[in-house]
Amino acid sequence: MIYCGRFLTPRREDARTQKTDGETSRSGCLRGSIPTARNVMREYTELERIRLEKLERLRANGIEPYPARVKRTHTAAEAIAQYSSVPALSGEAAHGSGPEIAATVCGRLRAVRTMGKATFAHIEDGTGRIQIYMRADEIGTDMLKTFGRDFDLGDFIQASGVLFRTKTGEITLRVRELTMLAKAVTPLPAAKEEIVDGQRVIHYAFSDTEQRYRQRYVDLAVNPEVRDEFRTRARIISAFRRFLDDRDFLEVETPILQPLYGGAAARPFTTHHRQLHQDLYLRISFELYLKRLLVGGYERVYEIGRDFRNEGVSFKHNPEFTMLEFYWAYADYNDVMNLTEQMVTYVADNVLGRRTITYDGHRIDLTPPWPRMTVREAIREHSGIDYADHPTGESLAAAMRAIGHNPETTIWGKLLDSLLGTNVEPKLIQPTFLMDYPRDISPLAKAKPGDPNTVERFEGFIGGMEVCNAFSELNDPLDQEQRFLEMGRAYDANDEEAHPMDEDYLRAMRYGMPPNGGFGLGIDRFTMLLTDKATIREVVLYPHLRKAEGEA
RNA sequence: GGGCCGCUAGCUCAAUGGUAGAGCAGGGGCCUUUUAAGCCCUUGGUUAGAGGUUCGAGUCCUCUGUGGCUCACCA
Repeated sequence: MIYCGRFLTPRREDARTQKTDGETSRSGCLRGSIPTARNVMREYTELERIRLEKLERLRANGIEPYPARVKRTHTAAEAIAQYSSVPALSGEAAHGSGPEIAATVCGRLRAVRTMGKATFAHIEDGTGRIQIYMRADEIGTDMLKTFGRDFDLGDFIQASGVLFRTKTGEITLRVRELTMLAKAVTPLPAAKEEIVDGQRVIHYAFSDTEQRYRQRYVDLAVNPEVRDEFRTRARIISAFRRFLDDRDFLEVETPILQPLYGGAAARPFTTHHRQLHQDLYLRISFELYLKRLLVGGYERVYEIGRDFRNEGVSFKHNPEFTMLEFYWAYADYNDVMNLTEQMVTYVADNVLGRRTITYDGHRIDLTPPWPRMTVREAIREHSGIDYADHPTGESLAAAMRAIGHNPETTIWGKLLDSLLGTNVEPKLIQPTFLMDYPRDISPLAKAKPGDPNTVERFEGFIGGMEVCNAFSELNDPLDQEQRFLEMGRAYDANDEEAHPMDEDYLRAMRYGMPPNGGFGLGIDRFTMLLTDKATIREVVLYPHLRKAEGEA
């Protein structure tokens, strides 16, 4: 199999020539270079060559395999719906009678059952499948022969005719005219399916994980349930948007290319602007840009978009992921917690129509209120360590070693994160808010009144995953500057996770920032929960993969 | 980076160290209400690659490649 890319010539003679010249396809694809139409040749498989012959035969018979015009009158669903109002007749003479409803449907040919001088087939469009029926005495012997010989599973076709009900009761299009819309050169993986007791049973499914992600279009084409999952994802995003819009939050867009990254503890991707001779970072969060807008006078802003973090990949980490953040003036983290409960149940109600979900075998109830406990209590409960007894990194590391951890750092905040991640997070299956985080790991959150070492921050956990993170935002410019300095000292000078000093952000805050509550939620992880997917790759259309064989 | 598992026909999968197979897809036939249509015939393989052990390797060993899971890393 050659992965070099696009073809230059569809002629089978040429394809054969290429094959004997074994070097052509490989050497045309220079290692380290991006393939272009110039340096790439294509090698066809035997199945593809057979289809290319059919394509040429169609052309030779005056049938354009890629016509420019389409004339659809009904989707599959519309055709079926319209004919459903025609009462089903019973008795031997029933099938074939009834009113004539003309329809032209388009779609991909998914199943063919040839019976000599008649053929049944199913075509599938974006709304579903519809059966078509062709008789030699109606569309002509030649056309039926052409269909049988030169049309293949996977081709897009257009069928015009009248609707009727077969003797088994299936609404079917009796075809008078058949048009090729787009010949498929490469066969789709052969998957068959049947309905048994209302359940779809799939035979010979296309199931190789890597191929499914790498060629998502094939995955989508042959696995309709995958199409459904991404529709669900879209509905989740639109429900979040609707919820916030309805509450007067303004949707905004902030820079993805940033001269300075911030708002989270993560390594960034670096890029470069050629003309300006300027290094730029892909954003790791929207936070600092969104809060600047509160200085500008907007009271409620939100953004849904992509963050990029140059970290490891795992079942819950993709290098780029979709984040929702909002900032709400004159609110604090208690208000945000309440709004979070409302928002999550709103999305569940609107997308699923229920508030209980099943995730990884667990039955999870999203109905508010969710239990709220402090981070200190949670860590004490799940690890036996009270971090108040261990004010230094050395002391905390020692306590963690005593319970089986093997910490590689003595940075107190990192240790605490690790403790949370391994001992607490996996246990939080039912929705839970952990609140009141140590100031050390929360440089952008406001301290709790009367407790300068603790900040008003919470994270929401569902299904053992951190789903959201929020706080009463720090709006004291002098305190903020101090926090940046502390972070700079706490981390190694070369540690890219340390928050860089963002002078412009401090300047903005010095102009006056209203007190506000901020919030961030990982859309991908939330979608995993609502669709019961064990890995983020199932809810990202094109997840990051290692480079494929043969690619540079 | 470590550990575990995998890589056999286009797809899904078989094959005690002893002739590389099946279903579907593909090709050729038959069949005018089928629906995983059916029936007959049939093409298709450097078993990821290289080396080794053996009379004999898909199978055992080594190395390489590649992917998945997992640990580490990572809000």
